[in-house]
Amino acid sequence: MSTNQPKKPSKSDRTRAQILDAARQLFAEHGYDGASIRDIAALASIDPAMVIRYFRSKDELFARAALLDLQLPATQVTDRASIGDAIIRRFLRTWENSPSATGMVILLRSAASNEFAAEKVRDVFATQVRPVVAPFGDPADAGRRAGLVASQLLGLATCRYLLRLPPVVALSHEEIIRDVGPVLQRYATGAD
Amino acid sequence: MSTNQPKKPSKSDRTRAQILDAARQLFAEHGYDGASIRDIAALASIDPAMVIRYFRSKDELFARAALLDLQLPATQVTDRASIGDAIIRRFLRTWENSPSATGMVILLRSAASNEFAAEKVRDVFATQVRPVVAPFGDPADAGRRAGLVASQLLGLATCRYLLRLPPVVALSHEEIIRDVGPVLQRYATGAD
DNA sequence: GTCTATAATTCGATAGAC
DNA sequence: GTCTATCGAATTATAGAC
Repeated sequence: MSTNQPKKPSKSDRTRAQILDAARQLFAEHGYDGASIRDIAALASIDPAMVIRYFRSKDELFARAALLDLQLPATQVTDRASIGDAIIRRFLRTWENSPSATGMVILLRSAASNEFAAEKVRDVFATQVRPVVAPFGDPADAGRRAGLVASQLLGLATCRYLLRLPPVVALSHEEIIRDVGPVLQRYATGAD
Repeated sequence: MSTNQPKKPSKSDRTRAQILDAARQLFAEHGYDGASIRDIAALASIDPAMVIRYFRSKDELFARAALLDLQLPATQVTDRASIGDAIIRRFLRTWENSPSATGMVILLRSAASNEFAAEKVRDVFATQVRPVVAPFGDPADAGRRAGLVASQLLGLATCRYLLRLPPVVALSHEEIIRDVGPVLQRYATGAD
């Protein structure tokens, strides 16, 4: 019991978790530029200097905050007839359950004016939606089909979680599944 | 011919137009926070102090830059069978022809982390898409139908003009009209 | 009208006492 | 580990010379 236990119970590095929580909240609300280290420190009730001490820079803190818990499990590929339904259900589960939801909001909000975040969004959709959509239509068409799926998913996310357009916020899960599912089905399979 | 002609030919207030052009370009590229008055002045090849002299503040400059030429004429309402097609064609005309296109990109990019811009986007879609969509389905459903249309349109704009997702950028006008038009038709009319 | 100079903030990051 | 104090750079905006 001298120095390291395999399972650190909780040292004063609970501070680290507090900083990360505060950062995730403020990055999600105001984006990368809008959230200052001072604001984050104030929300975490610690000194601004500690933020730099625990994380080397604001960039590193942002990367940790945005990428934490963002490793989304792949959509369960069932059969061709229900791929649209499966995608939209997975979307709702990802975006409406923390902590993945917070990470996605952070990324999408910051992507508008931060190239690092924008590149990460492109990467997420290249690794998450394209492989899911690819097997269900003409392989030569995979890019177009995945792009259309992404446009609808990102549009829904933008309206519902970023801009908070009232009629889109008001949609129930059932309505979204019923209305958007068939569209994704059409886009994913390339049916005309 | 002493002071004012009804039609000012062009005084040194061509400077004003230069500032506005530079502001629109940089706001569109980097958003409100990312574009500084110094950068705008440098691009316009004038002194930063002149920017404040011509426009009272950065906020006022942004408002001018973002709202200029944003008064979109209403979509021509033809008949119920072609409303989806009409909306997507109007969308492409608006977003791919300056100067309206620049104004929309400025607004959408800044809306992610600027509440003024976000409110303006909500306002644009409340006055532009809702009235167009409303007459073509159950009036009690107008909010939901307009919200779904907005989600697809904003998603397409986000992927194509902001994030520049390669497969979405690659889509031709014909492909967009063919693929997205029927989806908007379905959303706008509420057909299941 | 255009510019220099600068005020007044705010930012990220560092140094060093305790 | 935590803090005070501060640096250096960037920002918006103003005052005043020419």
